[in-house]
Order: sequence, then structure tokens, then C-alpha cells
Amino acid sequence: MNKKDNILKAALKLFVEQGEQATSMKWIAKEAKCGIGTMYNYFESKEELINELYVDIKTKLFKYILEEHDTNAPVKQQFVQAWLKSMNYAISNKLEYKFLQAFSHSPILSAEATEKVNKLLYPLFEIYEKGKKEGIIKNQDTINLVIFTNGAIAASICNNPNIDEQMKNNIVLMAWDAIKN
Amino acid sequence: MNKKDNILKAALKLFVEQGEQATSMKWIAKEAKCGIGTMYNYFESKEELINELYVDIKTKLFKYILEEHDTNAPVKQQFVQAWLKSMNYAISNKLEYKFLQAFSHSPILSAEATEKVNKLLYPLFEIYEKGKKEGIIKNQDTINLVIFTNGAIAASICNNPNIDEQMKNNIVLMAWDAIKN
Amino acid sequence: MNKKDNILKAALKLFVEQGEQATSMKWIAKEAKCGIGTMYNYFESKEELINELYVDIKTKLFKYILEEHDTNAPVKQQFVQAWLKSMNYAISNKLEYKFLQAFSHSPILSAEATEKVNKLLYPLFEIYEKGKKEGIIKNQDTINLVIFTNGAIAASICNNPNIDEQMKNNIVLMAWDAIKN
Amino acid sequence: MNKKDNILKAALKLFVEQGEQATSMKWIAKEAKCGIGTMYNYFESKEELINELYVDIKTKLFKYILEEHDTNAPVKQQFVQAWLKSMNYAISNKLEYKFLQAFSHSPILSAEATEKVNKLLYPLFEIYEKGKKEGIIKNQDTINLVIFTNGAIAASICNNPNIDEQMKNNIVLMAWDAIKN
DNA sequence: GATGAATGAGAGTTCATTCAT
DNA sequence: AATGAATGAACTCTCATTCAT
Repeated sequence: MNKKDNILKAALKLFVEQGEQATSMKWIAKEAKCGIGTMYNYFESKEELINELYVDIKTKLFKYILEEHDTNAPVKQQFVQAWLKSMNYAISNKLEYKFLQAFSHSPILSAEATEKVNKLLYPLFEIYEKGKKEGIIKNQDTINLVIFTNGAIAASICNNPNIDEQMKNNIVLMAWDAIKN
Repeated sequence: MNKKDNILKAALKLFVEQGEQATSMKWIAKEAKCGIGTMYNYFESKEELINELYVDIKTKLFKYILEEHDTNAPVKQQFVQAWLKSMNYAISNKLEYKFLQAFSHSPILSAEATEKVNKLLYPLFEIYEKGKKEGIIKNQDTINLVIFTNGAIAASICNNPNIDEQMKNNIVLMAWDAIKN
Repeated sequence: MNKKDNILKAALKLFVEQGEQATSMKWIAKEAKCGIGTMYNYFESKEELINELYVDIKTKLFKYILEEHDTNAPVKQQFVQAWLKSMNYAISNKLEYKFLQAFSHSPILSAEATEKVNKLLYPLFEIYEKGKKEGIIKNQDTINLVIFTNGAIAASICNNPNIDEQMKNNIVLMAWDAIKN
Repeated sequence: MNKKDNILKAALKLFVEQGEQATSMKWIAKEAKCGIGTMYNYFESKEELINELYVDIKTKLFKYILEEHDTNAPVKQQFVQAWLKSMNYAISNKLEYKFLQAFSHSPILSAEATEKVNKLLYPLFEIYEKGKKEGIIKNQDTINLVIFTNGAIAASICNNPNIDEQMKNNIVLMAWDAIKN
């Protein structure tokens, strides 16, 4: 594993465990087993480090959700599979998911990072759009439907870090019941 | 308005507008039109100030939700009224609601504060319990149902600060559809 | 002596003895027997501290030169007295004078500070102007004449920190011979 | 042009444009189009680089002043020619001259460098010595006379970077009037 | 109780220098 | 000889907290 990844990994761990404010650059360097200065060869500032970490993880999450996603499958199936995958990612990558939660409202996130991250949602939108066209999903603003679903699922995951298969299914189906017509 | 309330109000405003890290005690004192030392007569530390503010606001929110709540009304009606009130509070008290969101995952919150806040949810639990007994709400852990609902609604509110009556109703009904049998 | 003066005095001493770059704020605080933070109650930054010190000292120098200055005396006498006073100040306030020399070309000096300092020269200009009108001083740009005189005298002082009365007179008379017609 | 000269040239440019403190070794390397490590093959440290640059430029200045200098010419003519050449060098090599000014009082200059530079003045001394013997220059310490002249001329040049022929002559003649008997 | 000047630990960051390649 | 990633000491500056008034 290269140095940059070491730094990102160390930062992720410490930010989640202690919060951003309580995690000094010195500590990250120690955890990453490199000098403080080395971090500044890869990131211009602590702020940039956090932003890059955020975009990185969010990108990985959506890459995972959408890989092998079948856009031709029935809408409900697409919906269930995408959100189940989201939950699987959260379970397999707890630090990453907690980080996304903790920083999702952080004022430290730049406009640029936020924009990048928002673009990742677009493919998800299409599932909802298709469902609305077919009349099987409620006819409301897609963005609101997505936010509703994501809010519900993220909260459920965060409060049940060791969720089982049954519960995962229950949650996704509840989310489906919420938006279906 | 007394000094303590002035301080809490000033802190709330600045924390939401600029983030906690960017808000110094000096600045809060200036906004509250009192000396720095005065704040330490009312709060042992910045941390305590944040914790007290959090518990205060969360308590007000639930007090508002549950005042005049009719525990004899039908379950769906109780559900809808409680969550509509929650949204109304969010709309009428934007700073307060944003603050709750921003700090809900904060590592600065003490175990004690978290516990106090969790207790506020209990009355809400009874609506779900009653619904489960009557067979009109899904038979799952009440806490998970509450978390699901709250996650969905909080996310929806945060992304639609100027939500209208229609949308509020839509969201609550989606939340109901999710948990109803 | 108050705290601010202590800080200025400590900074002056250390800047002259070691140079600005080699003098840390920590060291100045130690010399001034105050905390580092205290310095930032009086000066926004190291840069501001230097600028204020520069303007302060230059102002004192010119105040000394021009106090009891007789603008009705013959031009040569005014010239000699003013520059002798300048040299006396340099001798009695060696740290101060060295500081002015060392920082006179420093890029750290703000435009504002430079402007303030330049205004101090105006009364000096009038001696030259009067001499030019009377035809006893060379008819060249006053500013160039002043710069010539000051350059010569400052260099002489800096290289003869323990100059005696005789030498002082010699230098001033040489300066006079340079500009007189 | 070889690497070492490239480095010296780059350093000169950046030191004058931005000040020494604001010019990092990394930046010099970039300007010189070489690696940072390469610089340390030619100079032991930043300090040494500055000292070498200073001695180099001062040496070039005096080499220029004294080349084709006629030690048999009349004293006044020698004086005028030498100092005119000094000013010509300053005008043709503005960066170099500004550098000399900026660092002339710098605590970074080593005793060794200062000594080397002082030796360069010796040939100039002889002009003054000859004049004193002939009774046409004031009978004062030669070193003081040289310092006086140099201080006056350097200050005049620095404040008139685009000086014309007429002004140059005026300044040299003023300098001569100052020291002549 | 009210105040804010004083404090210094600790933050983020820089940069001269080293050394393995 | 040439390179530049790696380093960490040391910098400037912040700010929660204290305490004498």
C-alpha cells in the first residue's frame, strides 16, 4: 500500500473514532507512520485531506452500488438491489460509512466536493424516474424520494451496525413501501 | 430574557451559521453581549455549553411534539400528528433543527446527554407499540421503526427548508406507508 | 512601564541583535516576560508588530529632531542643527537607529507604514526649499538632496557607533558642503 | 550557462523580488530548473548560497568599477569616474544592486564574507589617500570618507532607479564637494 | 455576579535539509 | 552528478480557560 493510501486510511480511522476536531495532523502522521511534512506532499491542507477522503469514499460507495446494476430489471428489483448493496457496503466498511454520515453536513466540505458527490446520485435517480413513468412509484420530486429513502436507510444502518440479512430486507422493503404507489 | 438564555441563543446562532469549530467563546460572548468570564459562571466549559444546548433544544422539540397529544386517538392519526408537529417545529425553528442535525453525530455529546435525549423518544414509542398490538404497524423492533421514520423525515426536512403543507403531508404519509402493515 | 511597551522594547532588542527572521514570537514573549498570547492582544501579527515598531521609532526620531527647531534661523544653522540632532539620537538610541537601518528596505513594511514615515520628512524639506530660494543650496530636487544627505549620514553613523563631537561636526559639514552652492 | 550560475541567477531574482524569507529553496530550484538536491551539490546551505551570491556580486561591481581605472589620472577625475561607474553598474544591474542593498545589513552575512567584501574597497581608498596627500581632499579618516560617499550615492541610486546622465553627474559632484577641501 | 487581560498548550503549516535512487 | 520524496523541528497564531479586579 502506498503512502497516500496509508495517510487516507489513518485519517479515516482517527476522524471516525475521535472526531475531526480532536484529530491533529500530528496524530494522523503517527498513525500513518510518516512525517507530518509528508502529508503535505499529498494534501495541501487538513481541509483538502478531509474533502478528498469524503469524495473518495462516496465514490467507492456508489461504484459498489452500481457495479453490475441491471438497468433493465424491474423497478422494484433495481430499487431493492441498489439499496441492499448500499447497506452491504455500510456493513463491510463501517468506518467509511460512519465517516460519510459524520461529515455529510460538515461545513468543511467544499462546494466542489459537494457537487462531485451529488453527481454520483444521478444513476440512482433513473430508477425512481422509471418507476414514476410506470406508475408504480409515487409521483413526487425524484430528489425528495431519494433523500427520503437514503435518510431512512442511513439512520437505520447507523443505529444497527451489526444488522442481519432479515433486518436488511425489512428495511429495504419498508423503504419501498414508502415510495411505491 | 436572562443572561443564560442570551448566551444559549448566541451560541446556537453562531454554531449553526459557522460551525462549532469556527465559533470561539469570545465570539459567543460578544454576540451575547456579555464578558467571556460571565459564560463560565453558567457553563463549566464550551463542551458543557454545547451539551446543554443540545439537550435543551431536543427537549423543546419533543415537548412541542407531545403537548396536546391525544393518546386515545387512532394510531395513524397519532402518528401523522406527531410527525407533522415535528416538521412544523423544524420549519418554525430552523436554527434549532439544524443544530440538532449538525450535532446528532458529534463526538462532543456526552453519554449523559445522549441518554437524556433518548428518553425523550419513549412517548413516541407507545404510538408504534399500540399500532403493532392492533396489527396495523409492521411487527418489527419499535426502536428500528422510530429510527427509520425519524431518519426519513429529518433528511427530508433538511433538504427542503421551505417545505409547504402539501409536501409535509406527502412525507408523513410516505413514512406511514413504510411502517404500516 | 506597561505591557505593550515591554513587548515593543523586547522585540526591538531581539530584532536588532539577531535579525527578524531569527527572532521568534516565543522568544520576544520570553524577553518581555509575558505569554505569547498576550502579544496578540496588542498586535495582530508579527508583521504588524514590526510595522508599529518602525513607525513608532521613526516618529520619535523626527519628533526629537524637530523639537525646539527654529525655522527662522539661517538655513545653514537649521541644516546643521537638524542633522546633528539626528546623529545625537542615533548615538543615544543605538538599538532604535540600527533597527531603522535594518528595516528601511524590508519588504515587510506596509505601504501604510511607509507613507506615514514619509510624511515625517516634510518639515525637513522646508529647510532645503528655503535654502534653494535663497540661492545657497543647489537647485536640484529637494527629495534627492534629502536622500543624499540622509544616506551619507546614516552610513557614517552606522559605521562609527561611538562617534565623537568632532567627527559629528565633520560629517554634518561635509553633508553641507555637498548640497551648498 | 552552467548549473551553478543558473542557481545563483534564480536565487538573485527571487531574493530581490520577494525577499529572502519568502523565497524557499524549492522555489529557487524550480526557477533554476533543477532539483532541490542539486543545489546542495553546489552550496552547503541556503546561508552559504546567500553569502556566495553577495560576495560574487560585490566582486563583480568592484571589478567593473576598477577595470581600466587610471591610477595616474588627477584625483578628482579618478573619483568621478569610479563613482560614475558604480552608478552605471547599479543602473545596468538593478537586481544585483538591490540585492547588495537589501543584504548589506543582513545578519546572515558571515564574518568571512564581510571581510572579503571590505577588502574590495582598498583600491578605492587609494584615490582618497592620494587626494589627501595632495591637500585637495579633507584630512579625515579615509574609511569614513569612503563610507560617507558610498552611503550618499547608494541611497541616491536606490531612490532613483531610472536616473539620467545629468542626475548622475549632479550626485557625483555633490559627493566630491562633500569631501574636497 | 460580571468582566476581559493574560496565559500557554497545542493547532496547522512550512521549509531547509537529507538520502536512497 | 542529479533528483525530489521524506522528514520533523520550529514557526506563527488561536482560543478555551483562569483569575484579579
